[in-house]
Amino acid sequence: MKRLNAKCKLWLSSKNIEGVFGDGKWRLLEAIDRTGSLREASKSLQISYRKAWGDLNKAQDALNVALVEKQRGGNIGGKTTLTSEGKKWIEAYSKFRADVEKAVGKAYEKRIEGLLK
Amino acid sequence: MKRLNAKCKLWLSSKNIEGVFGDGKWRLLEAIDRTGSLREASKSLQISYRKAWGDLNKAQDALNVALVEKQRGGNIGGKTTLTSEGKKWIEAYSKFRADVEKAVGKAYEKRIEGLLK
DNA sequence: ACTGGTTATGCACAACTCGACATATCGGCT
DNA sequence: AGCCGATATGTCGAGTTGTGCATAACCAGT
Repeated sequence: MKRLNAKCKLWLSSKNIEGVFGDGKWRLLEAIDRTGSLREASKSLQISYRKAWGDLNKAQDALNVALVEKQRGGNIGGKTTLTSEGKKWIEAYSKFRADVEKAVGKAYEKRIEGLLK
Repeated sequence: MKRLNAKCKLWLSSKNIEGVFGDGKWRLLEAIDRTGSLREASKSLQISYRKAWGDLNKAQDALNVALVEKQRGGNIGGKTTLTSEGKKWIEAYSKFRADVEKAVGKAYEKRIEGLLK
């Protein structure tokens, strides 16, 4: 029997909308924080700007929170920066995710590993 | 801010193959145990026989374990029953899943709920 | 004004998944 | 030998999701 590993895709949903927030959007926020730009963030994550833009809006609409402040035009073209709410979400989700990852690892050791002789 | 809930898609992967075992295949095994037939199992889960059959084979191939014993022909056409290994997997995965679900709930309360004023 | 880089947004296209359909095969019973 | 219902498997089409391309709007600086 081969060696396995447990994976877990985590996300939050509201009553009406699936995938309000999850790993992808979390990484996106982090990348925005790091780069100061939605375009640069999408590049660094190797996803299309189109998707990054859509994801960000979806999260904001669904959560009804301003996670970022976007600015068009100007000498540098524009920028996107996190709001304090956005930073809180990164922080909270990061811990949430870490808690779950840890639990998954433990549960795997406890429940599954025994089956793999 | 709206009420959210945390979701978690769990699965096991081997080095080469994604999705070796997960909720879908777990439910499939349970349904097979309950019905004694792959066809009936697929019906009760409202998935196509085609998919059920493919999933089952994929799991067995990837785990390199006989989870079920299939029998073609005969007066009742055929049947599919779990092996003792199959039963062990149901049991183990069920507990694994429950552990993780519980942890997700706790982590959600601890890390996320505070953000939702 | 003009420029350059970014945000904003629609649309057509490719990849992937899954379901529906079509057949073929199998093997106790009658 | 023929039947019947389940397993076995390929194939085509629909729905979903993300990418790529095109284009517009924006605006501090030169």
